[in-house]
Amino acid sequence: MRAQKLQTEIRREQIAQAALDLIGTHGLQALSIASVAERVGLVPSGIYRHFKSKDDLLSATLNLIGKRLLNNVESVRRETPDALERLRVLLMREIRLLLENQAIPRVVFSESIFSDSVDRKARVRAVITGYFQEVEKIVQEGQRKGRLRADVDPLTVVLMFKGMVLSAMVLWKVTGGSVDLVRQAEAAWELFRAAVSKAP
Amino acid sequence: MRAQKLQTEIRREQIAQAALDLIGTHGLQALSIASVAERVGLVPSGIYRHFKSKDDLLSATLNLIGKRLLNNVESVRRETPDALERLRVLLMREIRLLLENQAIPRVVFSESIFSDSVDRKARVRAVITGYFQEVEKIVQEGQRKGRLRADVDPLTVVLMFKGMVLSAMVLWKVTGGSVDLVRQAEAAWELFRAAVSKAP
DNA sequence: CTCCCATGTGAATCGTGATTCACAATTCAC
DNA sequence: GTGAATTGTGAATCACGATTCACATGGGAG
Repeated sequence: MRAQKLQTEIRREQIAQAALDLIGTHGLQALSIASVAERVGLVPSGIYRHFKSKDDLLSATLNLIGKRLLNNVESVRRETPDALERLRVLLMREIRLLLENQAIPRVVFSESIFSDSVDRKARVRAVITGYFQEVEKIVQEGQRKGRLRADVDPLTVVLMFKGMVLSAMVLWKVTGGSVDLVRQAEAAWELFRAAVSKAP
Repeated sequence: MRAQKLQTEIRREQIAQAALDLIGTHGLQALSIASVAERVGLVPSGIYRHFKSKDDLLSATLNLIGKRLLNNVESVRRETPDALERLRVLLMREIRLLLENQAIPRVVFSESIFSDSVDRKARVRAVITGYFQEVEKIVQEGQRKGRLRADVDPLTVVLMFKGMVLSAMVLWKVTGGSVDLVRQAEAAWELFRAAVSKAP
């Protein structure tokens, strides 16, 4: 059975998405050109019509991730002007994003994707630091407007914030998904809020 | 040049340690039987005198990690009876442990080691949950003795605690080590303490 | 309608890394 | 000191996965 012919732009997106899905379900190790090809209904060599190499494909996948993360922050920023509320919504949305795309933590933590090409290593950094900085901006604004404690380094607040998400993910992975992440996040949020919000 | 003949118990430990080091410096992906062999001064096939397979070796490495993590908690527990102080010391010691053994986060987060054999997957879980539970015990004791807020789920406190370490590690990796982790940890600790300690 | 180019296919190549095996050297019990 | 067991070696073997290539085909421009 021959696969339908598609324009390379469409195929590229389709293939990158397939890779993302596969990483999410089976992990980065298990990601082979063959598996990706099968998922989009192509033959392995067909992938090379659209990507120069596996490395190239991974870069595209990484871009996809970066786009989604930043989308998240941006939309939260649009939804509410209040820093505390922004963070709360962001937390919940992030938990959801990571649950749906388990590939994200895998890629971010994977040292394979991290150490392979110098180029991609730099891009991983760019994606993550970019994301950190966006959150940091929210914190800074909140401090300026007197909504958050101003006597702490914004970066520290960001770390604490990301920490909630990260450790929740670890717990999730380790328990095989038998924790109610949303509930945990809500509980953690209360602690976080107590720590960083401006005492009235 | 022929390698000195050593008893298999000694070799096993030596080899597992070499693997741990290599994972720390070059990542799990780069870990080959050949590289481990070279590091201990053996020839690749020599490894198989002491381990049934690469998988077997990874399991041993994992055990090493588990032992070190638990050691950490235990010694902290012996050093001071105060929950808050225990957590503070544990935080600092953990940062140091992870800095020295970068292999630990790599192994813990790696889905390769995670998804390969069912057996090892279970052991990873055991190691991590075991560790979580130890910290959780400390928190519970602190709550009982009125040192920590008792109106929060201990697990939530643990997650927050681990979160500090995790996100600090991410920052560290991403910035290529150009942050003062200890200083960040201290700052984060202040926030954490504010959130969880019992209001007088 | 037809030609050309982009896209898809299947077979072959190629390197890598784990694993095995027959043989060598070393150690230890006796 | 000698022999068996243990440990180390080097040369295969083996599987797997990425990549290439010559060929097939479909779809759109003219």
